[in-house]
Amino acid sequence: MGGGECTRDQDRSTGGAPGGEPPQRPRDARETRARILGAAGAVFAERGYEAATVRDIAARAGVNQALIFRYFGSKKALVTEVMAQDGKEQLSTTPPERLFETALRGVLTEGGGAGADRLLAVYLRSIGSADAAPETVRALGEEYAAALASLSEADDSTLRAQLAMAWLLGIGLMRVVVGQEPLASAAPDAVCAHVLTALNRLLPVLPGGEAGAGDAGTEEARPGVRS
Amino acid sequence: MGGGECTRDQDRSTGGAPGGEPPQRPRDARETRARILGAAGAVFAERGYEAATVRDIAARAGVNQALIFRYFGSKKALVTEVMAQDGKEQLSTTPPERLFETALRGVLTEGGGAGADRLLAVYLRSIGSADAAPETVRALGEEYAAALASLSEADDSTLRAQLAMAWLLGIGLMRVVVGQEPLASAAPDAVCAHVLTALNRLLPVLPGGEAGAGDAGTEEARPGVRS
DNA sequence: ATTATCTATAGATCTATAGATAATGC
DNA sequence: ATTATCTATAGATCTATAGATAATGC
Repeated sequence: MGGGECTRDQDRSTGGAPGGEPPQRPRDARETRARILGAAGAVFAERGYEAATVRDIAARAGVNQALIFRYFGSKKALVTEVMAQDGKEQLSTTPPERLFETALRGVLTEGGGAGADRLLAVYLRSIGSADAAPETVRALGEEYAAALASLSEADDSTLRAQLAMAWLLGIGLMRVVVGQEPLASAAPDAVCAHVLTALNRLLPVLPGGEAGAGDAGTEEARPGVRS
Repeated sequence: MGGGECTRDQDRSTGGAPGGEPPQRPRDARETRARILGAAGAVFAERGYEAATVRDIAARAGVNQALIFRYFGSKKALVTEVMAQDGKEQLSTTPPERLFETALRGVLTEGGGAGADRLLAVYLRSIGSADAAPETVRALGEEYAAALASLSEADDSTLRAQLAMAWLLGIGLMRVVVGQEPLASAAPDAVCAHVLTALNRLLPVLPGGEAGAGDAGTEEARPGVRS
């Protein structure tokens, strides 16, 4: 039957100088909840929904595994909250006309691990998992597409917007998840320039649209906006 | 103390007319192996690497679950063989200049479930799984990109080719895995036209490149080659 | 006799829960 | 007294293997 073998749930700082940081934090439900949410975002982004275990998340948050269920109910509810939070943050803080390039640069710079790019990593690594809140994922994607589509007047503007977002996802897939070279370590500006130039025909309203006004230069694309 | 509870591994045709097809096939190692491989491709494509269980695969193949390990050694080896087989098939039967559009149309038409589009479904649904033969996945992707890049003379032709493939993957993701509307049920010709037109600036050698030779019409893109 | 197939189960997870313990607030 | 946290484990998988059984080929 089930073997109880909990060696350690939190490391309690047995590392460098003894007595460095207090391993016993004051009890605070709100902070614990926040710690779990933060750790969950990181672990889900690194490993994807299925491979990330609640024990991993608890260990990174420095809390007991049972607290995850106390505060969130289930693993699925946890990932749903992570994605919804990160998504709403980006959607509310970024104006539609900058949404695409901001998201693209988020994928390209990576590393930082802020809220927004983390969302995409979670999304990408969890997309194959049937349990990973597919409705949340779809709803979020539709909100992004709707924001982008609001910029265009073409009658198939939503389709165009979704195609642009599909490219974003695909680039993230190749770069972050698969790590395919040379794309994985290509200069963000170079990738951004290629993509915005090509998309100029699909969504002329995006920045970078004024690139080749007179001559449709395939080679000369300006290196995008430096963030 | 695992519970042995094998109810039924193969259905043995208890369905319509009694004695329809012989439930007891003649023993044939090669055919059994082939049946497993076919069933594995289908189940991996439907559910992805992690969610697909060897029992599912055995049930669909109509064989005992233990035979999978006898013939392939491990689940990982099985998915590796599925992907490698499907990939080599497409790479060897499709000339480089038709590779992109063929793959794109494969994603867009779906349903058929032939060898090539199945590969992409397996790829997409399994990409988040660390165990799902990441080396095979990467190697296969690099072969595709190399084939595409051989068409271009730009010094960053491989990067351009990978960006094009990234779009392909992203469209597959949105359409096949996420099922986002309106992209999921958009007409293949319309999607194909948008994509090939936009990519005209990135990889001018692709078909559809001659679209807007004089005027760069954003709206009028010819509906691609009908397969 | 050889080899394909099946039975039974080991062994290793993982999510989730019930109930005990210990820190807080009054 | 209340509430945050921890212990222990139920219950449900899943991959993989060892060894038994039954169909083939000589």
